[in-house]
Amino acid sequence: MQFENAQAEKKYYETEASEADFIKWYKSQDLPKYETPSVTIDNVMFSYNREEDQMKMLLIKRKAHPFKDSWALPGGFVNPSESTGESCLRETKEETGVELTELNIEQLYTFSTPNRDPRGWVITTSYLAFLNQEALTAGDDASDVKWFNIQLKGDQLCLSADDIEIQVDIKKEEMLDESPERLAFDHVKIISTAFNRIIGKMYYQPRVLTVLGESFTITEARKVFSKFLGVDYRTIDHSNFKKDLLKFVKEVDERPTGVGRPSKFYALNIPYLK
Amino acid sequence: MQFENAQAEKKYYETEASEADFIKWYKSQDLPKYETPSVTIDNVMFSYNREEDQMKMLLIKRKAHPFKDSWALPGGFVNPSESTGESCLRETKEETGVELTELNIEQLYTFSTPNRDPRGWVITTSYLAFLNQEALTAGDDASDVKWFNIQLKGDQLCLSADDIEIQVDIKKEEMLDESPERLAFDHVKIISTAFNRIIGKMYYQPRVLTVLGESFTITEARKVFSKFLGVDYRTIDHSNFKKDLLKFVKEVDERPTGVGRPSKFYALNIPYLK
DNA sequence: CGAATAGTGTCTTTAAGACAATATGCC
DNA sequence: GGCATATTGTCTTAAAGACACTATTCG
Repeated sequence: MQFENAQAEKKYYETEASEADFIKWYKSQDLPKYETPSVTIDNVMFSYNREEDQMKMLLIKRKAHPFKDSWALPGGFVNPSESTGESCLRETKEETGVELTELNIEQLYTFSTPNRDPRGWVITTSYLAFLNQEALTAGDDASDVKWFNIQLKGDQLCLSADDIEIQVDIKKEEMLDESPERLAFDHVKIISTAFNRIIGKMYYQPRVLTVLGESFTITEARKVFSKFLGVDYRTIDHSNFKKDLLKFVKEVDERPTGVGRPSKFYALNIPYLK
Repeated sequence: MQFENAQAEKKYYETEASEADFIKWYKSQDLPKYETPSVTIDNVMFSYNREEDQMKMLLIKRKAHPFKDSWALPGGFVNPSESTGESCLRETKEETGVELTELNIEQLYTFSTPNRDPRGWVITTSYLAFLNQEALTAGDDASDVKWFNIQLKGDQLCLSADDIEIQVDIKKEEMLDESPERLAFDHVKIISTAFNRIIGKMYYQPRVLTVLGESFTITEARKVFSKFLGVDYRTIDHSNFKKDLLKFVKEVDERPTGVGRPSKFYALNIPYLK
């Protein structure tokens, strides 16, 4: 990282000033600034509804230009006092009321193509966020907030809510032309990247399972995995799946009732998510 | 992504203006701006010297405050007309004279902890860059540019050049106290992240092999891998290693002379690096 | 030919996957 | 008991790893 402000700095460092003195001096200067971009975060937020056995992703309908009436990922500006990760946690709280920790989120990728926002220079760092509940505060008046059911068939992702359908090819990173709904900005790319990341990492760092909250059964984990593999969960062999998963979880005692043999409960081993 | 500038925008979108009209109007406004950070890229650049059988990483000695006399990763400001990836390629060219492509680089992580730069708000997106030659233009007068030999023993990374030694624990992401040299900013974290990423991905996306240029032998690939595994390359079984590697490479005809049976040459299959 | 190095083949061990058998709780 | 569901165990198949053998070139 270089941050040479040419003349002024150079003159200064040639004196044998201390670091502290330098900073004090530096901040007192009103140095000519480089042009700087707006920096935002975009959240690819997931939740899982046990009753419906549905994996869901949050999108917001834009009521303002640009991309008026298109669907967009929730997000917002990064504040000078916070890291992008903290920004992601704050936005999630504001948007859904859910308080997450660093274990529930993962930095995805930073998108910075010039003109990705028609209004000007905006760089965004995207995050995966896994909520342990399908919670939602009322959308503000500028937006229409919806949890979309996700369904994968091969490389094709279908997002649906009520009568709305959005279809994406997550390898080509583009929408299928059929769907009348649009995605704003480069959010097709972000969403595609998100799914590819989750699919690629779930067998060695299954952070996606934090959608199941504190504890869960093997079968629930199978169901979550099946959503990203695009298969029925029963095609994932319980016995073999458990062998794999045991590397990442520990048994916790908790045995609720229900039909059939009660299942054991497991919790994720924190160290594997770091 | 939200970019609500409150009143002004709201008033406008309520009219039924087109998107193009909106942008024209928007740019004509001199809207109050949020505070924006400087955005930089930092490069973790690697090269491999066949003669010495040495993997190398580039560091620059800072001659100015802050972190005067510490070693830092090469990098620089992102321009409004370029993505961070393009910025990385440009900086690499400026710093070393080597012209890379997107296949040689990989976005690593975006670091944004407040106060990571004592001068103010600076966010950096870090990149891995694999040069196919140990090239270097003369360092400018503000810097002392050196290729450090890298050596791993377990989690301990040792960077050495001439009589200089820098030791890092790449799991704890901190320097060992012994070494008198310092690393600037949060570059210990960036470097640690870089090694962990390379190690984690080399068996399923061995982009690191682009340090070997257009074509290479199995043994050369073993040598490169061994540097990141912290072992002698002869402990990596040639036969088994080849079985793995064949998934990612194709044979090219080229057979130079030398002692021993001449080895076949291979080139990376581009699709695996995308 | 012998040393050096690369390539190929085989055997063993381990992990992955398919499938069957057993266990538990509710009705 | 019968059904539903979960757990456990076994057998088969495929991948990973260790190791031995063959091939090619140079001096």
